[in-house]
Amino acid sequence: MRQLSTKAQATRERILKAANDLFYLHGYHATGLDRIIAEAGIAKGNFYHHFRSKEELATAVLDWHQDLAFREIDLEHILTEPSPLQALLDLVTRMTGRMICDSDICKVRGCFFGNFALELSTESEAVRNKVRNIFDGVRQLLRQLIEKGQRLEEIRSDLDPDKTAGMILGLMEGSVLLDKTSQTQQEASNAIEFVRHYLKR
Amino acid sequence: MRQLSTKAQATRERILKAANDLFYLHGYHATGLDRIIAEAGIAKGNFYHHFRSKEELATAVLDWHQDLAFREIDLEHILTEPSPLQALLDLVTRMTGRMICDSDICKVRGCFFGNFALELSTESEAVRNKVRNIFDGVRQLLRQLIEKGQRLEEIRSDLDPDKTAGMILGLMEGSVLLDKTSQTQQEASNAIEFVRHYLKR
DNA sequence: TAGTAAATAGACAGACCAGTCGGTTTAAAT
DNA sequence: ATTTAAACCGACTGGTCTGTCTATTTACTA
Repeated sequence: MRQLSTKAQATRERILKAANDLFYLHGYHATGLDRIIAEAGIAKGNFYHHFRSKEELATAVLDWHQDLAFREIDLEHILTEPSPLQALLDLVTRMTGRMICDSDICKVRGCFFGNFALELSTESEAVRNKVRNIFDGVRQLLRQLIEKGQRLEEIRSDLDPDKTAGMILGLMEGSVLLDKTSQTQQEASNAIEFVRHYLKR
Repeated sequence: MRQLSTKAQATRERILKAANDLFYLHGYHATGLDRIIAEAGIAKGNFYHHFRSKEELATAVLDWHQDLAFREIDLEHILTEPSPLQALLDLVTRMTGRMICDSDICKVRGCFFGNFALELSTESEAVRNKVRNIFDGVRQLLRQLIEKGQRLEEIRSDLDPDKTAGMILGLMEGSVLLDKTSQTQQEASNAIEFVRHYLKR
């Protein structure tokens, strides 16, 4: 079994990076393959050597972006922070913080997964399931932090951890959606304050 | 000044209805003009007699859908319901209830405005502003119901009406997004229960 | 160093895209 | 009944879409 050469890996990485940025800013359908390969600096045939189709690229980009997000959020810190409540608030703050964009045309780019989910979940089961799994992972992480916080008596004990985790995730996604629409960051910061206040016992 | 003839109005209506359904199910970019005019049963030239461009159609469809939504939600009932808390809960229940779809390929189609907002708010300022205004209207309606509920002592008086209204709207949008991704209705119904429990004094 | 497969290139195909245009029908106004 | 503009038709344009194909270069392996 031959391994992917270093150069080929770099090419694949360039494609994923280009697709990630363009999909994030303009959406999936509004981004043509020609723009992606131009941004990546490769030819058409080379793209189809690395990916079978645009849809396969989409799912690969979702994985790629998930890795990036976990690194940027510093999952290690979230899991080792001694205060579960603080860990949870750090998590939601960093997650919503990732929605900002320094582009000229767009200050708030929204949640990468939320954007993808809404645009493609009726068209591609593969994309829909991948996003669902990603959301499920975040939801479970939130749930575990809530349970831990309840055990340590930092978080109100009368809350259902699973439902509360889903509520927080939903609130984050919705706040980011509203902020993308208004191009402000008002709802997201309100949401963080709300969560902080709501969980505290 | 000539009025739009009855027949022309009916044609315009057929275009809007077709575009509404196709945009809702497949999204804006995934829906070609050819499919819209085929569904509406008209020719290309006729479409461009009624609309200047696809983008103008998009904004017109947003208005059209807003009218439809207000009728389906029965805004009259919301505004006359004597209990503001009940009115608010009816409002969020009916709004989230509109996300269901009887199509074979899609059980949960999400929020029309949220879908549009995420797909087009970086590309079309006209669309973004229209959706923002629609969200603002709902937010203000929620705020007024909360204020009224506080005055009648149905709703907790320690809540900031405006921030709470934004939180509820964000939670609804996010829950519907998550439900579209998982093709269930779990988050939306949890959200309604949460709001009911949270507002009650 | 010869052989082999991965990696890259870019012309091309065929479908579809939004939008245009000249011509025809319809219907209201005079 | 004649005029006139709205309403409508559908072929067509230029461009873009995803994806294919053959050819060439690169790099690892034996």
